[in-house]
Amino acid sequence: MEAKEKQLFIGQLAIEAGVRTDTIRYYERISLLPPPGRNNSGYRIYNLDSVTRLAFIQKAQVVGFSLEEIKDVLDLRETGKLPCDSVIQMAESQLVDVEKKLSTLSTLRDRLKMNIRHWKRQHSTDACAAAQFCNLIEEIEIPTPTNGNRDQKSLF
Amino acid sequence: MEAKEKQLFIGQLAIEAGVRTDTIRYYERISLLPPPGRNNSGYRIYNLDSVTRLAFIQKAQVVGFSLEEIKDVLDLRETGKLPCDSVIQMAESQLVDVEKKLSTLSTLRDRLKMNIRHWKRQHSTDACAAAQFCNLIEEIEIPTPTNGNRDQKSLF
DNA sequence: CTACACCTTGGAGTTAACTCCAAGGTCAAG
DNA sequence: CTTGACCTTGGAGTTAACTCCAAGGTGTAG
Repeated sequence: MEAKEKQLFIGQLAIEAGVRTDTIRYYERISLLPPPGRNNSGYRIYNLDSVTRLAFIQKAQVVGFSLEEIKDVLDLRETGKLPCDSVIQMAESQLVDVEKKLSTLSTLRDRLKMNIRHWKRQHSTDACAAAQFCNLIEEIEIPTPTNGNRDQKSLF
Repeated sequence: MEAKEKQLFIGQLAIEAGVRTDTIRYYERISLLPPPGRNNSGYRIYNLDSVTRLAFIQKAQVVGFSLEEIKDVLDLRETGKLPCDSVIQMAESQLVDVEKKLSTLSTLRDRLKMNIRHWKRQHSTDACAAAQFCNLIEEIEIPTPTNGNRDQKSLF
């Protein structure tokens, strides 16, 4: 009477995960997803873990990881035993970049909020908001280019 | 005795702005930069406004604009009179996305901070931090995929 | 006046991350 | 037993944003 492991074909997985089947096959090609099981006629068979993994990939992408980096992280976990120090270093360098993006974004948010409120109030005015919209972006503090060294691979 | 407008060749502009000359020429090709003046031998001549504009582009890129979107915004400002309502709409939809990214990133930051502190304290332990690093990402709340409608061009 | 580091052009190549295609096999409904 | 919605493959095409190249002109330091 236990809930049995739900089986999915690629199309169903794609729907669950909100991606295209081609994307799933592409991820498999680049080894971002492990080769799945097959039924007798060669159809790929997935389970809910695959949904989770695809969700993981999407999350990591949203916060700025490349697929390559995601693969590295996933591989690290799989083997579970590569240099801990470098993992910590990786995490720290990410923290720095995350903080920078955060500050850029929160400045942008504040200005957006203010300006939208302002524009809406004087909505009838014929002066266009476009110019102000540009100033808004212009005034953003840009964080020093992530890292002095342009050749070093940055994680974000 | 007034400070005279500083003139730059493309290589100097590239250094000022922290990009490559090829990038500048590329931006010109796609009309993201206006065609600059030339000296008698055909060399492009820029001034400090170009540095500003390149800085603008970089800032906009950092907060997630595509070059196409940046061009639109810049064009809007140039003409200064296209539909204000749509500018406001654009800004509002960006606000929503910015808020989402902010929340994703700030969750990530908090967890990174916590975990780094933790890892450093138990640095001598042989258990590797990699697994925890993955959990950290896995636990991030992912904002609903930006917009139900996947065909609609999202601004971020 | 000769190196040598700059500049010019059009066009081709690169990378990441998909996205599509053709030709064909599978399977459940009617 | 056919129709239509799935699935398979290898490979080619796409998009954004660069990045590089060859063949040649420019300009200034020694």
